[in-house]
Amino acid sequence: MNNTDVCSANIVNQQKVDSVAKALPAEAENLSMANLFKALGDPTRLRIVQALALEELCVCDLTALIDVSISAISHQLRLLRNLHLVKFRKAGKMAYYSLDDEHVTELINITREHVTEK
Amino acid sequence: MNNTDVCSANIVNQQKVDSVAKALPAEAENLSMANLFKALGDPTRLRIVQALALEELCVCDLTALIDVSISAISHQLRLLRNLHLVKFRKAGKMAYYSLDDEHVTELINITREHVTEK
DNA sequence: TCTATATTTGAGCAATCGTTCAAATGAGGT
DNA sequence: ACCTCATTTGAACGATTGCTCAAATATAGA
Repeated sequence: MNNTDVCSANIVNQQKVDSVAKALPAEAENLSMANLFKALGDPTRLRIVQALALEELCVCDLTALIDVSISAISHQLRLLRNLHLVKFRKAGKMAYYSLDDEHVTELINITREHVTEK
Repeated sequence: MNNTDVCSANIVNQQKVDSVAKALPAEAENLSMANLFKALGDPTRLRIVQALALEELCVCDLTALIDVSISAISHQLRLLRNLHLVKFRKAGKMAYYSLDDEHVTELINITREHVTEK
């Protein structure tokens, strides 16, 4: 779609738009940020990340903690691994997962405050 | 799906699981948090919120700032309005939108640092 | 080697998402 | 009343998502 012929140029506040455009992150940065938010934007994944922020846990433990199939948990863990939010170590048959990114803890804590106080 | 018959009980670390379960937010809270993250988890919406965090802007201004159709912007604005992240005032034909939630600014700033430093 | 258990993987499916298009609404100007 | 412009809305679409099921790996123990 083309926007150039919409909203007569004199109506848009060009100066404001320019200054905002300069302050906004570039396309790639915007996308990275959105992807991080998106990763936390699913109840199952959010719960996994919060749990792993507290303790190193195996897939089995996570399944006991979140009411969804083992397979579903495993799929989501792979996704979180690919985003480097989560890491794991193998010990025998088990896979122990833990948080690989301390920043998200801060993010989650702020959001929790934000949601509860409203 | 039923998980009770998976992962023999003695393998799961019941004590860890219990303590984590106690610390995790309740279902409803978890869902609210995920919904907030989800709202910011789309490039278009994230850009809108960031722009409005800087300036009050009309739909037209936003369209100039984000390369997507006016209609798409409007749809996303409605969604953000429903989540009370954004508010607007009408002035003649125009609708001026602005941020309705200062907390998200903090959230976004932290995420931006997080993404750029990595 | 055979069996049991923990986890991973891929295919498939219904549901949700983000967008576009076309039409509707609403306010101003003539 | 009519036309124009900014915005909203609803239907429709292709794409993505999150899940389940069934099968595949991988490791430990008998």
